[in-house]
Amino acid sequence: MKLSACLNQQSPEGEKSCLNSELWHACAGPLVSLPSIGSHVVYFPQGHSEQVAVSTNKEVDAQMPNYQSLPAQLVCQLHNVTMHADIETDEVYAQMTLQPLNAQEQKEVSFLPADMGAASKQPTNYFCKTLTASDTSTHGGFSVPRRAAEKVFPPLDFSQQPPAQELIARDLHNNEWKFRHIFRGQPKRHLLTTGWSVFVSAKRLVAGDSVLFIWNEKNQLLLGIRRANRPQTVMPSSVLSSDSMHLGLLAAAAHAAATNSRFTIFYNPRASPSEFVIPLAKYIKAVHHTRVSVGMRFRMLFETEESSVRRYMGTITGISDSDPVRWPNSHWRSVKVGWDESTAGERQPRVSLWEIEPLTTFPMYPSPFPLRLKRPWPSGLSSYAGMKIDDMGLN
Amino acid sequence: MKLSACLNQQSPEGEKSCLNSELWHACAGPLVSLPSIGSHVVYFPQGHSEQVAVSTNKEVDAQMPNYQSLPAQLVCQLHNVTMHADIETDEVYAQMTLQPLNAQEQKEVSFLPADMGAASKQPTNYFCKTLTASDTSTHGGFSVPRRAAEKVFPPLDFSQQPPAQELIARDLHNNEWKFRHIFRGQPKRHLLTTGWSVFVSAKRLVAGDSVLFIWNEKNQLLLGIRRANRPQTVMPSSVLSSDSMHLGLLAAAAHAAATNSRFTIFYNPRASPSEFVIPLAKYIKAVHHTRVSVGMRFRMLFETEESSVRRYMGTITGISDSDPVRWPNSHWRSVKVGWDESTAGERQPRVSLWEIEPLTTFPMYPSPFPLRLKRPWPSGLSSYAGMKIDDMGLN
DNA sequence: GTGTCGGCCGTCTGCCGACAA
DNA sequence: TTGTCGGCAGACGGCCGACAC
Repeated sequence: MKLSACLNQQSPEGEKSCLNSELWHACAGPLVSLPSIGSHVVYFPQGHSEQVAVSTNKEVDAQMPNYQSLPAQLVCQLHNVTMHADIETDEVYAQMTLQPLNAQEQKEVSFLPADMGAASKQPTNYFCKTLTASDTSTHGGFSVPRRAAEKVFPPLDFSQQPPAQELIARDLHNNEWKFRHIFRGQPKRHLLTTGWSVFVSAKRLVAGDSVLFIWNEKNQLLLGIRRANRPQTVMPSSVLSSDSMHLGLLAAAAHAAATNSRFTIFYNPRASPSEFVIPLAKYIKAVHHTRVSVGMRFRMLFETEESSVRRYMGTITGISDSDPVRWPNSHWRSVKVGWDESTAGERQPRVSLWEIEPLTTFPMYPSPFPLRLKRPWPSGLSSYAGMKIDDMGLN
Repeated sequence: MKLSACLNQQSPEGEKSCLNSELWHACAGPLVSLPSIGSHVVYFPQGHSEQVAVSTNKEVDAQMPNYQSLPAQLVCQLHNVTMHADIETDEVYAQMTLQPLNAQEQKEVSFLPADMGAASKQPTNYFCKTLTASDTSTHGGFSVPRRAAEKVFPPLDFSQQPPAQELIARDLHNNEWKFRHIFRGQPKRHLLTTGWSVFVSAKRLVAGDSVLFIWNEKNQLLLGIRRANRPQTVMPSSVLSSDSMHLGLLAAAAHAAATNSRFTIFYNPRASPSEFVIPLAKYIKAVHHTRVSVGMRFRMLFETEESSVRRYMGTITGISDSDPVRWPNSHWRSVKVGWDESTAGERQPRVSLWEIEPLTTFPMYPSPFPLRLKRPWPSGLSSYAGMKIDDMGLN
C-alpha cells in the first residue's frame, strides 16, 4: 500500500511536509485501512452521510430530497489518497479522490487479491497509554510503563546515576518535542519530566486521552495522541447547515456518477461509525461469495481501549434495508444483529456484510434464507449482472 | 427588528440561554444588519458561495456543475433569524431560515419602508480597544482608555485610596467574567488587574485582537471580542470537501426553490465579503430606482479598525456580469469600480448596486448608459415583470 | 494619556522520593 | 509495577509606580 501522504499538497514533495504513514495509522487505530491508490473501491453515499451526521451532530432531515439517480453504491477507481491531521486537534482523516466507473469500465474491471484491504498492521515497537490524572497534572511528569520504555525508548546508560537522556519525538505535523527521560525513584521507574507539561498543554490533553510512542525502523521516535471519546466535541459548523452538507455530498456523488468525473471526499476514521469506501474485492467477496442467513452466528472485530483488537460475537437477527425509503436495495448495514455482550447500545444494531465473519462457512449452494440472490446488484449497477463473478478467483 | 436570539433553540426561551442582540451586533460590526423576521429578502447563492470559498479558503472549482434551474437571486420570506457565536472562537454568525416565494406570492408581495434594513446602530455606551503587547502579556493587566472607562464603567468611589471596584461582565455565551477595576499609578490611569489574565488566556487573545465593553440600559456590563484578521485562520474542514460544500448550498437552494420549501443558511458577517441576504425593498430600490452609469462617482461605507464607519469614494468603471458563465444576468457584484484610495487591492474591485451611494442622483428618466433596462429582472423571476414598481412608494 | 519597564512578592510549576494499591 | 502525595526550590504571574513618548 503506497500512499501519498503530504499535508500540503501544493508544496513540493519534501520530506518535511509529509505525514508519517505509520504514525497516522497508529492514531487511526488497528482496524482502519485505506484502500490502495489506483485500486477499485465501492463508495457508499449512505455511509458518508452517516459520517456527516456524526460530525455535525445532526441526523439527516426527513424532508431531504432523494437523489433517485444516485445508486446506493458507486464502483469507483481510487485516484488518490492523502493522509491528514487537523492542525488544531491532531484528529486524523484521509482525503480520497474517487472516479465512478462507466458501464464499459465496470465490465472490464479486474482486481487483485491484494486489493482486499487488510487492516493495517500496527507498528511493532510502539506503546499507547491512557493518561492518568497524575500524568496530566501540573504537579509532575509522565509515568512511563516499564515494558513500554524498554521496548520503544533508546536504552539508558545505567552507569549514570540516575540514568537519564533527552528524547526527541515528532508528531503528525512533524513538530519536534523534547523530553527528559529519567529512571529514578524508589522503587525505580521511567519518567518523562522536563518538556512533558509543554506537550500536554499544547495538545490540550486531559486525563483519559491517550498518547502513543513509536520507535520506527529509521530509529525515529514518533509521538501521536488519541483523544478520549468526549461527547459533543463537534461544533454544528457555522459554515454550512447540516442539511446542505448532506445535500452536498449527495450532489457531488450524483454529479460525478453522471459524468464519470472525479470527486473528493474526506474519511474521518475516528468519527465515522463504519468505513464507507470499501475495496471492491472485499465487497464482492462479502456480498456474492458469502451466504448469510437469519440465526447465523458471526464474529466482528472491535478496537479495545488499549488500542488493540478483540472479537465480539453475535447472531444475525434479520436482513433488510436499513433505510428502505432513501436507500432501497442497499447493502449498507443490511444485516440486523444481536450481540452476545450488549453494553447499553454500545455496538451498532446493524452491520454490513463485509464487516463480519460468519462462523459457519457455507459451501456454494443455496442457503435456507438466501440474501437477495435474485438481485445480486442493485438496479443502478446492472452492468455488473454480466460479470462472471465465479471467475474472479476469490474465495 | 425583533430577533429570536437563543443559542440553544431546543431549550425553553429562558433568559440565560439567549444571546444578547446588542452584543452580537457590536461584535459583528457597525455595517452588519440582519433583515427582520417575516420580511421579504433576496438571497444570492453566488454571495453565499463566496462565503464558503472564504471559509474553506478555496475558490470554487471551474469543473463544478451549474444549477441551470437555480436563478442568481431568490426572493424569499425570512422565517427565522437566530444569532449565534462559535463556542470555541466566539466568532459571530447568524442562522436564517428562508422560504422561496412562488410565482403567486411574488405577485402579491408587499413590503414596508421599514424593511430597508438600515445598518444596526451601535450601542451608545460602549468602547472597543485593540489590545497592545502589554495588555496581553502575563506581566500585567489591561490599560483602560480614560474616556472609555468614564463612559462605560460604573463610576468609582474616589473617596477610597486608591479607588477600585469589582466589575462583572458577561460575554456572548452569557459566561461571567470578573475584573478588578482600579484607578492608580502616576499619572493616574484606569486598569483592569485581577481576572484579566484569565480572560485573555481563556479567549486566547493576542496583541492586535480587540475587546469591547458595553454598558446597556439594564445596567449590565457586556463583553465581546473581535479577533484581528489573521491570515489562514480557517481550516479546510475535514468534514466535507469544499467542492461538495459549494454543491450543497446550491442544491439546497435549488431544491427549496423548486418545491417552495424552507432551507437554512449560515451568514458569517466577519467572513463574508458581502451580505448575501438583502432586504427586498433595498434590492428593488437599488436595482430599479437608481440609475448608474460608467464614469459615475459614488461613496461606499467601510468599517475602520476602530470599529467605526468611514466612506470611501470611487468611480464606476464598468457594468457587467461578475461571472457570466455560472451566473449570467446576476446583479451580484455587477458594478466594476475603481477606488480613489487604493491600497493594494484592499477593497473589492466589484460591488453590488445596493452597497453604494451614487453621488449624483438622477431623476427618473433614462440615463445615458442605462443598466439593463430591457431586463429589469432575470428570467427566473419573470413573475415580477408585472409589478407596478412605481406604486411601491419607495424613493 | 498610555505603553512598557524594573522591582518585588506570592503563587504555582515541576522535580524529588515516600508510600500504598 | 505505578498512581498519588508531601516536601521543596526556583520560575513565573501579576501588582506597583517610574518614566518616556
